[in-house]
Amino acid sequence: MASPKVEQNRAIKAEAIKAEARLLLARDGASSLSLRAVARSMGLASSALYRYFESRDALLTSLIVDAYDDLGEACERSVQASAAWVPRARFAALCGAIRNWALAQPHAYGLLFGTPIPGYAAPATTIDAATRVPLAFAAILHDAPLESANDDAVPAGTLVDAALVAILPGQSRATHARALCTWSSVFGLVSFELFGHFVGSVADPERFFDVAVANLADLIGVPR
Amino acid sequence: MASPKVEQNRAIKAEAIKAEARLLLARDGASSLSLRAVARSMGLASSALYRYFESRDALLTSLIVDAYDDLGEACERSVQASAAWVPRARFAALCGAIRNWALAQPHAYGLLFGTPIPGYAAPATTIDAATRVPLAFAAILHDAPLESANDDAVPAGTLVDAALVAILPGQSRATHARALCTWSSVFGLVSFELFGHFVGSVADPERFFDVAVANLADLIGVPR
DNA sequence: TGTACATCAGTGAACGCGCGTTCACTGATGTAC
DNA sequence: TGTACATCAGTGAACGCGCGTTCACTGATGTAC
Repeated sequence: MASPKVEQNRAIKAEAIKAEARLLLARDGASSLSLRAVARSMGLASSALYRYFESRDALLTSLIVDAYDDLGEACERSVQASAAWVPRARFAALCGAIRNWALAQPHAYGLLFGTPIPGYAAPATTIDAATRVPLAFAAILHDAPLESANDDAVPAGTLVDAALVAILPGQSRATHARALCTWSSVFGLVSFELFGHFVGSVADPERFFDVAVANLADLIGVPR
Repeated sequence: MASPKVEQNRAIKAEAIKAEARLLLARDGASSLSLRAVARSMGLASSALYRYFESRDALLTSLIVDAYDDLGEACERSVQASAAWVPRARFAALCGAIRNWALAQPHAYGLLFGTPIPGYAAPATTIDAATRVPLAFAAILHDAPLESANDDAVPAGTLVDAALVAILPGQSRATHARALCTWSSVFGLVSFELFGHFVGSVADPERFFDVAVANLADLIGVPR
């Protein structure tokens, strides 16, 4: 029966721990993030953290949720800031927001979109936070008069229609498929840049990204 | 002054070690791959491996090179097997070959295209092996009459033109940019499927992949 | 074909490290009267 | 406002583990005569 004040202190302290963990994550990456390292860098005994997090996995999960939320917020800010723009510019801005977020915290990006951590299974808790990015995309596409796509090319049963209708209502199955393809392509671009696969072929990553995003806008049929 | 016979034995043993390491990689993933684990599973003392690999990183590097080569070979086989097909079908086959390879050995895929291993820098040795995949793409696109793209959209200095001309000669800057975008998009699709980001929205990953690949063929302008 | 010897392959103990987690504990903090 | 006490936050030692790497060593193997 924890009292309100105690609960509040706990929450504040847990936040401080997460903040420290985020710092270490940003500096050293996810795989070398340990409870002991966090405790050490806060001047605490490692056992003290167990008062706030059940295990290392619990801390990791909360970092993942935070990262998804942070990225989601960045996306939502971009969507709101571009409310008056033409769809193509909004799309480019959103993609740029994702790229900027990734460049600013590459290790957090890797935590979300890189190799899954072995032995760690993301619990359902993360889903809500993870959905904010696709929802931001949907918000832009929702009002844009997308070029029509041929539904025949997408057999029934390919997609989870209910989920996609909820996110991107009023669009055909083919458009849903294109949206998914485009969505993953944006992360393909960012991952390749961040993980070094464009070294030797792209000279100016930012400009290239802009060009590539324009290509992807064509792909999903955002009007010029 | 190692004698030929000794050298040969060394090479055979080194191969056996790599084979065992590949097995462990496939089973447990890259981050839990240790020299000790490999030695243990071969019934050797861990110190014995140092006769064949200078360090853990050296073993890892050779696994990476092998994985790139393996994927590269799979791609080249696809390119050769589809020699008589129309470009669109060849493109789809190549993408499918990449996806199949990734599904068959997800941990190796993660090693190549997932989060870079912290503290590990891939040496230049890996570059040749890594180039085989883009070269396979180029082999298909080389003969295909790609729809022309507008060069004005790609400012000079965006790409490393020399490298791209070497891989995909006779094509415009805009096509080079499109090719890079498409290339990374294919891996974006595969990564999203493998790393679980399509869970909840894609019901039949294989069929979806085919649809998405058709979209990407449009993107780079492979004629229908 | 047989023997002597240099080189090789592999051993096993050891070093020092960091990790997650548990546990009995000591002060400090907040609460109830 | 003061005191008694329950709950709390944090300690530090310990357990058992796995890791990369080194080193002096012992048999086995291949070679040269």
